[in-house]
Amino acid sequence: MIAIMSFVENDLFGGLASQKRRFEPGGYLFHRGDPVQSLFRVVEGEVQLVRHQEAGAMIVLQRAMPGDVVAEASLFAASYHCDAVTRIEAIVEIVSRDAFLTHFRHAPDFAETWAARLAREVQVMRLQNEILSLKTVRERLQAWLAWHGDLPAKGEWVQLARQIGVSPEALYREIGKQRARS
Amino acid sequence: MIAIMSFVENDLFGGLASQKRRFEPGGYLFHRGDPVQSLFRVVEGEVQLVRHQEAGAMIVLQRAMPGDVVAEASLFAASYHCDAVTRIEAIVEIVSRDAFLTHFRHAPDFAETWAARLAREVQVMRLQNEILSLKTVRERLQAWLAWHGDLPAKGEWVQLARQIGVSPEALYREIGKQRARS
DNA sequence: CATCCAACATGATAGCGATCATGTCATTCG
DNA sequence: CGAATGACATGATCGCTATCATGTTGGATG
Repeated sequence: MIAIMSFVENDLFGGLASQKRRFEPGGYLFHRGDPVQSLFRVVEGEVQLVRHQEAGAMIVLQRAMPGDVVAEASLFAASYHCDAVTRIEAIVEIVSRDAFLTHFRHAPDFAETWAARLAREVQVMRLQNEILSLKTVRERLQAWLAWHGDLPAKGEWVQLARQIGVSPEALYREIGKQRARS
Repeated sequence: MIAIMSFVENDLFGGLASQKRRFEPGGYLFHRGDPVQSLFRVVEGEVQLVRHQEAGAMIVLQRAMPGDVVAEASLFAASYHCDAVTRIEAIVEIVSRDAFLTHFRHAPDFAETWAARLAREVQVMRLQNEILSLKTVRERLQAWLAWHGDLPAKGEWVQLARQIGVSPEALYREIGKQRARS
């Protein structure tokens, strides 16, 4: 059981019929090449979108956390371009792709909400990108602060470190240095 | 004059009336706090979305290149959350926000195309993010190849290096090493 | 053909952060 | 209340990449 209850909005799919399904660690939501018939959203746990390569190597394309939709772009594709696998036990909400598209085309409000959601996601990703393009911990922390305003409460620094792609130790040191400066 | 003609699709705005405007280096498309009345797309040059901070520091939120829409998320906001400034001379296509939204709500095809575009952008950004989260040049190049398949033609390696957040020299070395291995 | 320029290529050095180690502190739990 | 746990904190070492330097190559140009 996860102590922190995640706040996952319920009306994301505009009241469309949906079912929930539980996946064991290592379970597949879909495989590369499968025809796209459903749209998935993570309710609990984590789903990774991965692409395997010949040499056994693989890359992660998305880490979908609670509330995230898995592979939004697949909505407009005939088949999947990668695999979706659960690293840990996960609960996933599933809606029909056809039902979704029909609703999208007949309910402008819903279409607008969906587009706004995507646009916000793009925005967040772009910021994340720019932060990760910076070289030093100092620059990355500074950039993060420029957008978010203040340091999060203690207890969330580890997550912040992971988010800006830095080891917790490096982040502690940087915070310590800035404290010393002021 | 830029030698490489950029292929910028014309129907992105679904045939809506638009005007083109030229901005000098350092010119502002809009400022933080301005009411959102237009939607911008870069035709030539580069537009940066930036956020200034008290200490004179600033972060770049987006580098819009030819073909890119500037601040898609602003469509659904009342006012801008950051500044848009041209680093070099730029030509920008401008459409009315109201006209765009009206068209979006009355033409499902257009809405779907727009959503698909956003979804693809999210997909690309996520990949970019995962690549930048990797630590070594080797891993980053490997991840890039896993998605794109092959190395680009010579002459584009510098851009690849910039894209994966690595110095050109480091990329040359890594490519050289892989050549040696095979 | 001589010149020029950008990209490719590689060596040497130095800086920065990952990692490991060690310790403190606050909170939780038996 | 003592033990256990996870986050905060900081020191030491090492590896990787940025940077600077120095060539080399190939295509464009007059």
